[in-house]
Amino acid sequence: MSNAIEEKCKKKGVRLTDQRRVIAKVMSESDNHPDVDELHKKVNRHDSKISIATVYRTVKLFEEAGILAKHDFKGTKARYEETTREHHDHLIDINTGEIIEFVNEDIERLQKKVSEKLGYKLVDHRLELYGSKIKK
Amino acid sequence: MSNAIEEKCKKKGVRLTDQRRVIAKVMSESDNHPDVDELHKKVNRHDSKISIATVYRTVKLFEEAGILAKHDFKGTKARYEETTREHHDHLIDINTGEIIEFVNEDIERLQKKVSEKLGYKLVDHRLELYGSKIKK
DNA sequence: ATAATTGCAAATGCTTTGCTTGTGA
DNA sequence: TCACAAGCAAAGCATTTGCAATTAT
Repeated sequence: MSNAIEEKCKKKGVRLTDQRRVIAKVMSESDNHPDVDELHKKVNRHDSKISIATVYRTVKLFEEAGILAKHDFKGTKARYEETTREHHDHLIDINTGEIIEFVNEDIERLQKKVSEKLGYKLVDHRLELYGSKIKK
Repeated sequence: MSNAIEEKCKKKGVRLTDQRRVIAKVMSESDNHPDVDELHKKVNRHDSKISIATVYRTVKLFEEAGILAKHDFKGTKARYEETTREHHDHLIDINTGEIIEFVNEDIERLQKKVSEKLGYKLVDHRLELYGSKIKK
């Protein structure tokens, strides 16, 4: 249903095409973090003519427009997610590959502090936790 | 001079060859975090016959033996460093590419706490800070 | 109208691998 | 001796790109 990404494209002046609309729709509706191949497969259910090259190009375009975020988690190919309101980091289940988002202000603050102590202005960061589910 | 890695190989029962000795030596003496190509070039100054395939194989072997650590920082190829005594994370200078190591126990502790709160046992993690030098 | 976008296939860049010859313990 | 390692070139994978045809505005 929702196609929040298409709206963002309009807002940012990103030219829309049929293919981009489909890709936007699929990404808007996906809750997990698909890789390009998974995305391409889903997109092809709507329009089997859309090539993987277009998916690559679009995903990169959206990323440069700040609409999608790319993640290179350990041992997997690049994954994409819609850029959300608030910044968050990820915990990856090493057994299932499931990705859990979390926010921790204390860690954010400490990262900034560490950077400054080293004489740097923090511009970007990457924090990934890899864990296995605790069975109760 | 030093060849700490060769010692580690002996300790861990990793078979030594001329090529591996050279690679071990170069890595032992390098303070920065070389990528495979840089490493191969340095290695070739000692022995120009050593192929890049061997460098790839050796670096992977050492990594599996816990002697080297591999890092995939954003936007660069894989880099290697000798596994050191204590765990540390990295701050990458986005202008020069320089890599600064740091340790922060508070962050470590918080990561564990976050994982547990989410129902996971923390197995591994990745923390990278990207910053630009503050000019004074 | 026309600058941008697509699909296709070929090219890329990094890394791995099959195979034959060479070698460490 | 002989299982393992090295060198070479070919293959693999994810991603990018040149080009001719198509499309959005």
